[in-house]
Amino acid sequence: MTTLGYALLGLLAERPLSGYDLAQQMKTPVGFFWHARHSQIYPELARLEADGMVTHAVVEQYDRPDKKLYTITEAGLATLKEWLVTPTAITPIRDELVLKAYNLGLADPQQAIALFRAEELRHREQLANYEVSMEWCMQTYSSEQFRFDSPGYGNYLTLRRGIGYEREYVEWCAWIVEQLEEYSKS
Amino acid sequence: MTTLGYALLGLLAERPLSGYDLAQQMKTPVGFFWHARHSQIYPELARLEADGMVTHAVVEQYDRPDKKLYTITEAGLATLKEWLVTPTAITPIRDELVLKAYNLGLADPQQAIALFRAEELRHREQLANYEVSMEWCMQTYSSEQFRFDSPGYGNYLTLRRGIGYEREYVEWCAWIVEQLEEYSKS
DNA sequence: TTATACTATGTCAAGACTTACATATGTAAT
DNA sequence: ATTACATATGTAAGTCTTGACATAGTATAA
Repeated sequence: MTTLGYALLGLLAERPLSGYDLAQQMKTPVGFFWHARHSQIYPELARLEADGMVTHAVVEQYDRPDKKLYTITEAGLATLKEWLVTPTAITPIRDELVLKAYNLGLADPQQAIALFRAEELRHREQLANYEVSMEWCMQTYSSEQFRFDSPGYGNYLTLRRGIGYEREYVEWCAWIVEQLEEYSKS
Repeated sequence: MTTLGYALLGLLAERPLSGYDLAQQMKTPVGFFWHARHSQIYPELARLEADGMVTHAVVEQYDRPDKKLYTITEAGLATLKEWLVTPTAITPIRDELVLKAYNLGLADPQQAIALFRAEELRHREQLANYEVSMEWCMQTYSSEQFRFDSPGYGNYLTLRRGIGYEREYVEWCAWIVEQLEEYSKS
């Protein structure tokens, strides 16, 4: 089982989805922490089915092309639950911008400022997106009791992480821009 | 040019290093944001040399095996500087733990608590490491003026990012544990 | 009717990355 | 002596991932 396999099982644990649906999910908060293209998803679904983790049924549609709806099996759910509480191997971070920051002394200050201002803006926008989603998430569940076993709670936990991550990222970019401005003045 | 290529050029821009040295650097703050094994580094150095980005000289050593010292060329430095201020393609994040959080409602609360407590501890330790490095970094440069063109400033910028990242990560884990505890009490 | 876009499913080649294999020198401890 | 460890440099097999190629049904608007 690959991590992508678990990611797909996790999404299918909520409700049956097609490969196309799963690819769309990659644009939502979940996907922001584990992205995959459809070219990786379709083969992975085939593998999951071969391993008995999911089954599929062809659904005929009249307003659009037919699709294969994938459903998680008992075995798939058991495998997912087991993985869920297994100690995670450290996932190494890869961030090209930090790499650029490392050698920023070699760059032209004005260009460096432009770069980090642009990055700050990008992450500010992503942060705003998350905050809107979070708002929407809270309103949906404001009346009922909203707990770990509620559907959509996973999104809430994920969003909280995304917001924290982006908030910190924005601050870091702004901090670098500040220093670059001071440096280029002197 | 791959990102790893730029990462190696970035390290070589400070001083000549061997492939082994570069692999060791991957354990320092820089490496935390772009890791690579020696099996990837050696071929990449060969590629960089073929592209005229670096040259190497064999250095004989009597207390240990001989080594190849790689030095960045003018062309390499120019390429690095150009890359430095080029808009970065978003680097997608991959974090298995966030994926697990997404489906945490399916897990046994006690096991989930244990998992996130362990993760919190791990990131708390990483945070402490960074803070020690930062302390060391600040002391080294406390007397002189410490600016973008100072050697070691890149480490400072990188460390600041690492500290922010880990601090936020620890908070997120603690927040999840808190909620899990409340949930399992009820 | 033509173009554009969205839905839907796949394959393939190339590159990135990991794990394991492979070799060799020198130091320090048992 | 032998073992273990750090230094030092590589290769090879296999997996993960991306980007491009490929096909096809339906809807909407110009």
